[in-house]
Amino acid sequence: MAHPGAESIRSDDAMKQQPAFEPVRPVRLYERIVDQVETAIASGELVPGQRLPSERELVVQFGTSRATVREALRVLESNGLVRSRPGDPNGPEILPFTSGGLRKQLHRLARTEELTLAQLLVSRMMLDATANRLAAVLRTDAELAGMEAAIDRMRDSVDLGFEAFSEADVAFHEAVAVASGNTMIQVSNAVVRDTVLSLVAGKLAHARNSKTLMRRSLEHHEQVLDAIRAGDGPAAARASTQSLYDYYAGYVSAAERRTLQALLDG
Amino acid sequence: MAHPGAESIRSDDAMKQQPAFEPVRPVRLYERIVDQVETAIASGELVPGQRLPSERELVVQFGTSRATVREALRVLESNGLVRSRPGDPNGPEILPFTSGGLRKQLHRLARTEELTLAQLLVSRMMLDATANRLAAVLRTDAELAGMEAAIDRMRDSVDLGFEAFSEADVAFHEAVAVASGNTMIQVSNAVVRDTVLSLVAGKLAHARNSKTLMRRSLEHHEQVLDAIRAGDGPAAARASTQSLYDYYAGYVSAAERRTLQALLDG
DNA sequence: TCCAGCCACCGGTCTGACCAGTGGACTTTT
DNA sequence: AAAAGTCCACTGGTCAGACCGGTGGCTGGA
Repeated sequence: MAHPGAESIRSDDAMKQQPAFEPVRPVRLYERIVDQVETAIASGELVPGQRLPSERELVVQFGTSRATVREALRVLESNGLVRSRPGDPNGPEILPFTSGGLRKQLHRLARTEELTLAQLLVSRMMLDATANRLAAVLRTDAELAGMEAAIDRMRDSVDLGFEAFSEADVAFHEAVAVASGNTMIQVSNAVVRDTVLSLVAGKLAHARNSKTLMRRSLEHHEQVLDAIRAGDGPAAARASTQSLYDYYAGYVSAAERRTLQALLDG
Repeated sequence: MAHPGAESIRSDDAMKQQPAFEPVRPVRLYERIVDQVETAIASGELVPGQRLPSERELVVQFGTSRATVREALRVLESNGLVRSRPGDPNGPEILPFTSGGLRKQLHRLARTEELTLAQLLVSRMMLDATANRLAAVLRTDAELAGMEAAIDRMRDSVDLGFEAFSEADVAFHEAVAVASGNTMIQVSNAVVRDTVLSLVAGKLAHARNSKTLMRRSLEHHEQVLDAIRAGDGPAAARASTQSLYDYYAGYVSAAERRTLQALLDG
């Protein structure tokens, strides 16, 4: 069984009485620096746009060597908290929060775990359905116009080839995700979509009947858009789920297809 | 509008013809090392449990100084990909995937209001609904028994206090997530659940009517289990969504509550 | 065969150095 | 006085070499 992320803490054998000791990990110096800076940022003591002292100044403040300070900065940088630029006399910059880190980790999850295409499709259907459901209720007029524009581009792209069509398709789904107002859904959906596309890359483009596929997909998307325009969340969700199923179901086994079908009905 | 993670690539002003230049960021040496190792891990060339050469050996292979190699290792380490232990003659170890990084990023976003409780609840309702829907169809008898055991523990815990109840509650949801057969949903759900709990920590436990809450939650969970046992996915999804709504809706604003309600109907 | 001790090697940290680039201060020009 | 150009202190990126405490495979003795 592979259940990552499900760490069990208590050992279930005989624990006498008092102990409950925790394993102690050696704490490296650079980790303490990272902790201090992270805490300062989390508490608002350091605010995006603000600058950290220069590395050499930090060396003095933390009382370590520059190598140690730099290791800490590299970690903070890779976590998207700060950015260093060579030559900048103002020192490293505190960055505003972005979902970039989330995206990176999700991407790793999607790549590292043995995620089958079917599993990814389930995720995609789930995310898209929810995004549509929310977008139908929450979308602004501007966002609706953006979706309409994307669909227009899809319509124009049917004769331009799969590449352009797919791009407009992605733009539509992205617009819906944004309109859902949910960062988690938006980021997850983007990651999963990317991964799915990379898995079926080529297959769709070289399908014999690709123009037919595109036309049918376009119809489905128009249904979705209509439902969103009408504010009918459940209908939008239903249509989008059906659309994804029709588009991709051919690429999974019969058994997996049955799993996908479980998500279809209302 | 705050939609981080939605980077626009094309500038929409007059681009003459050919260019389409991309901004070039200076690539530090340590980043290239990180890339190489990440790629090797992603491609399966490096497998969890396997060891990296020692730092001094990497210095030779990459043709850089030890400081540079170490910065790369610190980044990889902070991303949960490898672990170095001083004195270990086998070198840094390639780690199996964990959800720790995901959890960290989610917590960070939640702390900075980039991800509100309402948004997390939407995600949770979505994930749980889908997990239940799938579990109703895919669950094995053993998995069903596990769910029943968890519910029994919940029932026994009503009088034992919130802590124990919550633990059994988590166990039930985890069992459902496992039964869904979808790693993505399982991990995401665990992480989101964890974050939600940390946000409402204490509030639930100290609620005046906590025993009433627990009893109602128990009823909801029994409904969910019944639906799963009956193989009725949609009903299980509906019941679980309603359960989460009832449990948490009191902690979000009226406007946000309306968003959550959009997920309730069939 | 098994155990204790050794020692080569590991990672963590430090010191000190060099380089190309940045951007504010300063000077010159308009 | 404002704008343009120049300069240079200081920055981050990288390197070389060193020391330390600790680890674990190897080896020799019981």
